[in-house]
Amino acid sequence: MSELRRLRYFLAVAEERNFTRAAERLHIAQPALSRQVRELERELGVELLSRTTHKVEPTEAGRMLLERGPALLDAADSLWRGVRAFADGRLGSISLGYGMSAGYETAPQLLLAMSEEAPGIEVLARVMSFADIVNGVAAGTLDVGLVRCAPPQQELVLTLLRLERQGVIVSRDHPLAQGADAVDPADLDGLKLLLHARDHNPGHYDQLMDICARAGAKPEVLVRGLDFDASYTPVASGAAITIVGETGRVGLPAGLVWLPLEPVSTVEIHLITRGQNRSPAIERLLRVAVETSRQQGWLQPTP
Amino acid sequence: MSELRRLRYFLAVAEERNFTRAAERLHIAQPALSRQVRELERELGVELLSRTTHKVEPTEAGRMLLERGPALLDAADSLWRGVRAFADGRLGSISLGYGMSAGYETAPQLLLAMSEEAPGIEVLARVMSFADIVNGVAAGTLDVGLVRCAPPQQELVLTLLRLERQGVIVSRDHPLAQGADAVDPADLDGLKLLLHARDHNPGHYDQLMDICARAGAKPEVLVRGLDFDASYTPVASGAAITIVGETGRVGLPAGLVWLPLEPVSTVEIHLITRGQNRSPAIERLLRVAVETSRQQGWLQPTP
DNA sequence: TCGGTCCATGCCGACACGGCATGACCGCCC
DNA sequence: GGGCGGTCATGCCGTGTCGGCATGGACCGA
Repeated sequence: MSELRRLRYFLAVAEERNFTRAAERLHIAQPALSRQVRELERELGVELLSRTTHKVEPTEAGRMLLERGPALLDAADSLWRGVRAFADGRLGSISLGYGMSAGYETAPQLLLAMSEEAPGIEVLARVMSFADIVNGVAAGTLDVGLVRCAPPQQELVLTLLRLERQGVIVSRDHPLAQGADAVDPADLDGLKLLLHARDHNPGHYDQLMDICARAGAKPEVLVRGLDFDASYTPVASGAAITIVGETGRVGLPAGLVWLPLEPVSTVEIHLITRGQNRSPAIERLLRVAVETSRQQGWLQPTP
Repeated sequence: MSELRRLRYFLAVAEERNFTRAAERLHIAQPALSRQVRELERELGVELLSRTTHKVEPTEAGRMLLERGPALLDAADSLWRGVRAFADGRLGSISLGYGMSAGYETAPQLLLAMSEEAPGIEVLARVMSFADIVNGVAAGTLDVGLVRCAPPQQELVLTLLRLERQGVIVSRDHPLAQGADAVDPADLDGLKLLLHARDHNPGHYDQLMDICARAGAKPEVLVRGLDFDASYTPVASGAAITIVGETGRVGLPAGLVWLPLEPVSTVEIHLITRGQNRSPAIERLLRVAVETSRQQGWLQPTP
């Protein structure tokens, strides 16, 4: 029944043309080998080796097996190795969802690190809404999510990736921008603050409001749409300000400046995954992500 | 250790997505199947199936095995079938040596029959000298020989294929050809008889001489070279005669006639093979040859 | 002719495999 | 909501296969 082992045995004998040497090579005793080859012949109903006491030669059928057998063993080997590659996360496929804003700088760096550290893992990254990410991961249709202020949901595992220092974006002409390198949250009191609707990501909304509240500030919230750049206009005109992470400072339109909040306020960016059914590839991504975070100093928000 | 069986088991479960049904399909009990799949996972160090009590789904590694596994099983199957094909003589390769004269009609008909009856068997047929055929078969460098008057050698197995009626070739002007449909061997007394050197095939030489001797005739032997047609000239000129089988009557040069010996004299044409190490393909050829001989009436020399 | 080499056989212990009975868990239906 | 059916896992046991050791038997070369 154990065809492959017997094939291996036969090949050893056919190559060595000698049972005794082949047995040594296989680390079994010669009688055992002798019997296994006989058994293979019996199963196939074929004489594979023509043996005399001093000469062992493959028959025609034996020669065929000798030619084609190694390919079969190799194919089997390759299959086992392939499976093992999936097992230890060298091979695989992962779907990753990231928010338009949360992932804008973080996701590309993570993907880059993955392509270097685990080139066998295909990461299918898509921009998705916060709700779709959270629901997708929970439902199993998405493997990993990259979000700000992940919800403390039962079955979700959070991996802290980045502490993102928050700051305000204001028009260069705005009073807050006059001669200051930073902004005290307390100074936001009464200002018009442009934020995403709370429904979009309640945790994020609440945390930003909390930063203000702790400083005793009560800004007036204006809801903006999901599209980021197009909604800058109230900010550009000086009528409002907005709070974004430090990754939002690059590529600002002329006339706008990003000023860090002082004292330092941060927002957490997490990778979220399911607790169950995590493939080795996902584990691998988490390890790579944590390492990338460490190397980039993403947990030390003050530059 | 029995990797292929376990692979088969796993594939059944992965396809059915259900251990119980897969077990039925495999004709084993469900617990046995359950354990074998577990064991496969343990050996590979991989979780292949994610099971809950009511759902069985392949993991990523399992899906890979599910995709590539069947090909491996097919490859193994094809290999076993190929070997078996050699075993029962549906596939194979045979080297056959035949004498220039002995095989001139017989060998092509035998090859034709083989290509119809056993198309998977490649017959490598070559014209060889009598000595090379006999020695080659005995030494194992040749599988089958087709010869006249095979030597009664120890390890050679003779398969009588044909009783070839003998006759004389004479010039149309020769006295023997005047008004006779046949020739009595007694009439050969004193004539010049053109034959191959005795060394070439002693059995054949002796048998022809014996035919004459039994009739009380003592012809004068002229030795001719191996090349047949070119040596016809002494016969064509009427200076000599020669004795050949009936297969030599076709394609005679104009001016020559073949007259059968009367009473009937025959020479045996045999297939010669080794007694040992006969591959199934060789056995097959022998069977086909015997059948062809029967169909062609090769053992009834008088038409 | 004798010793060395090599393959085959007999016998035995270990273990892998499969069967049966049963347990644990979950979804479904009354 | 509780019982029931379906599903997979586990425990236990008999059997067959595999490998090891000792030995037999055949052949080759000195």
